[in-house]
Amino acid sequence: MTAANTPGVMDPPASLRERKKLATRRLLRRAALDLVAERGLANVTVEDIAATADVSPRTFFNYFPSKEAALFGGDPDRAAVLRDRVARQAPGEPALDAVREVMSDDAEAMAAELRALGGDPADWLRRLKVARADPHLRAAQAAQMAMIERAVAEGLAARLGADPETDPYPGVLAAAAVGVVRACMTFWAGSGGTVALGQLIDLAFRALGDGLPEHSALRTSTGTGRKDVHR
Amino acid sequence: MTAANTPGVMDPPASLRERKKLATRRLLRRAALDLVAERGLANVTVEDIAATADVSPRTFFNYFPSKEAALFGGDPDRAAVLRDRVARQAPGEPALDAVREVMSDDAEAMAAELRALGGDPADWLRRLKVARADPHLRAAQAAQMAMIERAVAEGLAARLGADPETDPYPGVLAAAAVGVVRACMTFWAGSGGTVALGQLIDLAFRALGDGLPEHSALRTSTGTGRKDVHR
DNA sequence: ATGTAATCATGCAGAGGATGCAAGATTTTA
DNA sequence: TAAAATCTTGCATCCTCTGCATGATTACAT
Repeated sequence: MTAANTPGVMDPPASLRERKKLATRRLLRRAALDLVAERGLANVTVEDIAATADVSPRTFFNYFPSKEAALFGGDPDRAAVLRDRVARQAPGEPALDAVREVMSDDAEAMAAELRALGGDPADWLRRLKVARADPHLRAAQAAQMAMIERAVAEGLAARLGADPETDPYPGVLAAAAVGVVRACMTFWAGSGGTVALGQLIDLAFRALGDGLPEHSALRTSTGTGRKDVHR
Repeated sequence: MTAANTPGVMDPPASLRERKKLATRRLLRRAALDLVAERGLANVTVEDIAATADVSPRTFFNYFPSKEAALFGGDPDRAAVLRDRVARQAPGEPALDAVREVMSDDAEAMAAELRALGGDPADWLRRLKVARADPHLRAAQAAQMAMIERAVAEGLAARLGADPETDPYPGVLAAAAVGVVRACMTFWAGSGGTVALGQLIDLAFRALGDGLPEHSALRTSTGTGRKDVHR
């Protein structure tokens, strides 16, 4: 897969205005991650984030609808892209495989976005590990994922030709898949980025497809221990 | 299973103070459900809810930490109970079965709590169906479920003797299971309570255990169509 | 190059969510 | 019945988030 058709990896915009917008967007996100990592979400105000990024507090809300969105939120139209990809990815293949491919790409795109912020990604992840226990943070991430889950559910419904109103299957499948991805990302962040996220997600989806075997489902597959997930 | 050891179904407290507290708690919850159902979450303030329940706005926050908690929040110690039950339920059985039993009971307890509010539960569910599309509401429910998912993950880790820091499996299993239950509850609420929630959850877990078959996993099992889920 | 249109940053005002504190009312207990 | 514990309430306060107007910046067409 080349960079041209890799979703989430966007080429630098030619326009000056677009470049500036992307710059302040990353400044704000970086500021938010930095401050939350060292103080915790509750002790960081939007005013703090804006001041660190050298913009007015009002401008912050021109870029993110909420404080939490600066931490977790991706592109505004991310949901629509996911829905369409889930609906059309690899027609003929099992739905679970299609979702796995799309979500795996999406997770990698997220990691790439983090990498684009400039500093050492592992550095943030290590510091965020402290704040990770905050229930409010967990709730915020879950809320963000709810949007994605809805998009995936709609995409699945379209793919399977099902009516979400009368058929619970698309919703159930989407919930399981997105939940698994989120758990993998949480584990990945908790490990400080020392595990291969894509590989972990693949293993988790294999476990899903195999019926969630009793324990050690994420260890076997290739070798003996769970080291096959670590780099 | 008798009422004595059925969690979530608590006997009426003897104390006058406890009875009053439970009464206003239900009054507040009912008021919140009523108002949100007819106006939408964005057009209902805490002041409105408090006024409808005939208490001061400040008192509302003595019962619920947030507006959304009045809609979805259960007992404050619900998470701890779930964690312990998941850890100890049916030792020897597969973890997925244990989670299914615990979550099924929990869902039924939630439905029972709704029934205890006094009016017709199907009535609220029918009206809530309109508000169900609100992204903010979905996010709030996901945030609530994040707490439960964490509790289930901890219970699973204890049950399987796994370390959540180095083993992603408990988190992944909990995310899939809780996500599936939430999807079932959403579908159940969307149907206006016209489907058997416990049966739907059982079917969904069977699909999980069978590896999420390609479509129609929630139809087969017993008969031909998906009618076996409807009452 | 210059004027015009589109877009963006900012300040201001304001509604609403949420918490801490203290005083008064109610229930429990001795 | 008095004291202790607990609950309700009002008040002050901080924070999140939105709408609106204004000036600044960028884009575009002539």
